[in-house]
Amino acid sequence: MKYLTVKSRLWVVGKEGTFLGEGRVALLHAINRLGSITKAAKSMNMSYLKAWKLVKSMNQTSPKPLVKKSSGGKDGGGTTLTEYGHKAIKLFEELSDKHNQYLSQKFENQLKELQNGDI
Amino acid sequence: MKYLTVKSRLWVVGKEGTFLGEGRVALLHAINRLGSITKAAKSMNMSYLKAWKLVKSMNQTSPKPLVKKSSGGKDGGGTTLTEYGHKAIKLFEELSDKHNQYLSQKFENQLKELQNGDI
DNA sequence: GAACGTTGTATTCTATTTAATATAACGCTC
DNA sequence: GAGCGTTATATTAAATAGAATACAACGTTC
Repeated sequence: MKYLTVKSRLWVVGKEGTFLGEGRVALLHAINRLGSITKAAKSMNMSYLKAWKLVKSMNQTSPKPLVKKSSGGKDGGGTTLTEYGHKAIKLFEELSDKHNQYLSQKFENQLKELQNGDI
Repeated sequence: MKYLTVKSRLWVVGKEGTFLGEGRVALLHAINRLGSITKAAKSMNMSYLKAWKLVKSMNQTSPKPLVKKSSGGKDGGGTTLTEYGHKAIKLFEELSDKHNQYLSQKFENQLKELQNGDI
């Protein structure tokens, strides 16, 4: 019976702190789907303030803007992903998938020894 | 100029929560070096309570005891690592090293694209 | 120019986490 | 059995993080 597993979190940092991580990418997805930071935050049960700070942080660290924001206008404004934003998401998810594959196949055998007390 | 890097944290979980992580292994090292939870905690600027809870948590999740504790006696007692504790540390650090090597060689090229805005 | 829903920002309140303090129990030494 | 330094545990204080609230600014629509 297997009960020990390896877990890991992966994130990308720039010189001013975290750039992309699992939560940040989830937020970008929600913004893309819903068209505004407000709606995206609600959909994730996150405060607008927190979401807004995350977006600000990402844009400050990013070499190119990830989103395009506007206030005022037709429906009050909104936020959409730039082309670069879409590609950053895609790349992060590729990294993340590869990483998970690596973890599961790499460490399973060694953990077995540990959990059975064989060593 | 390179400024985007990947970071990651790795930890081992059992069915009752975290078993081993970077901080826990550092604590085990300090206990091994200094012979007591009290001294180990001080050396890491950690409260005794926190260190004690970490040790308790590790022992609960571990298939075999990682440490041997005694109170009273010659020097008041102390805590030392079991043979299994030593080996668990070693295994975790092997996992961790391999993992770091993997990260640095695997993701460098892809991050270059991202940070230069090439995509 | 009034209404709308958004972004942007400050402030206050609450909850959670972490640290500090105190005290009992242990068992060897003297 | 008094003294020692440790483990073990409860209680309280402080610090940090997070949520809630409020409101100005924006620019299209009508």
